[in-house]
Amino acid sequence: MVGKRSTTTCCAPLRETVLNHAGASELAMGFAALADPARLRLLSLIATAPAGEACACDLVTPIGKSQPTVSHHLKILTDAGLIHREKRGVWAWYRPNTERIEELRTALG
Amino acid sequence: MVGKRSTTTCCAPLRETVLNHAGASELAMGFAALADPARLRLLSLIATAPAGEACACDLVTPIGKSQPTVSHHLKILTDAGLIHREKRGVWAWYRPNTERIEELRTALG
DNA sequence: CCAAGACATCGACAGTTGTCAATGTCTTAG
DNA sequence: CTAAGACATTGACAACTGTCGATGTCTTGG
Repeated sequence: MVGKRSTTTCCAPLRETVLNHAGASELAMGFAALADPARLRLLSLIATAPAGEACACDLVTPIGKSQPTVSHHLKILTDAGLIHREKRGVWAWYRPNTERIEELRTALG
Repeated sequence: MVGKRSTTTCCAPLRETVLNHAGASELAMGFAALADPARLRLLSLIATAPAGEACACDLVTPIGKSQPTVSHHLKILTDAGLIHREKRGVWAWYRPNTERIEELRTALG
C-alpha cells in the first residue's frame, strides 16, 4: 500500500462517518509510509531538527542502515506527502509536511 | 511490520523528541494495521456503529471481500490493539480501543 | 577539465502481505 | 444428537517490501 498521494483534502474522522473507498486508499498510503520503524525515526529526526529541516547527510548514521536504504525510505515518505524534499547544491534538505501529517491525525480523531 | 503490541504506553509526539527504536517499533505496528484500505474501512464501520460495537456478521458485505479475508483483517486490527473482540454466543462483537488509537494520534501531534 | 563527494537509481533476493477456497471449531435451534 | 450457521484457521500463491552492493547523476573545489 504505497504510492503517490493525490492532492485532494482527506478525510473526516473515522468515527464520524464511514470512510469511502477513495478516502481509505488515500489514508492507507499515508499510514503505510509510517508503518516502518526506520521511517518513523526518520520523520522524527526531520521534525525535531533545529532549523525545521534536516540534511540527508545527517540522517544516514543515526538510522544505522545503508545510504541507499535511507534514500529509499526518504523517497517513500516524500511520495506519501509526509515530508518535502529540497535539493540545495550538493545536499538534499527535508522538512515535514505538517498539513499532510495533520490530515492523518485528524482521521484518527 | 505486523505483530502483537506490547502494553507499554507509547510515545511522545514525533516532533518533540527523537523516537527511540522501541517506540518506533511499537508505533510502526499500529500504523501497519492502518496501512490497508479494507482495514481502515473496517475500523470506521466499527467506530461509527450505533451501539459502540459492531457484529462481524455485518462487516463482510460492506467490505466486499471474502469472509476469511475480513476475519483476517479483524485479527490484524485486534493484534495491533486497535479494536477489541468479544465473542457472545455465535457472534463476534468488535469495538474500537480508543486509548490505542489516541496513542497513535498523539505520536503525530 | 578532473576528482571527490552527496544523493538517487538499479538489480537482486529473502521475507512479508492480501486474497481466496477449503476446512475446522464452536454454539444454538429443533 | 444432529444440522445449520458464524467465525477462525490452514494452505497456497501472486504481489509487494526492506535491504544491500554496485552504479549512475549531479555539483563543487581545485
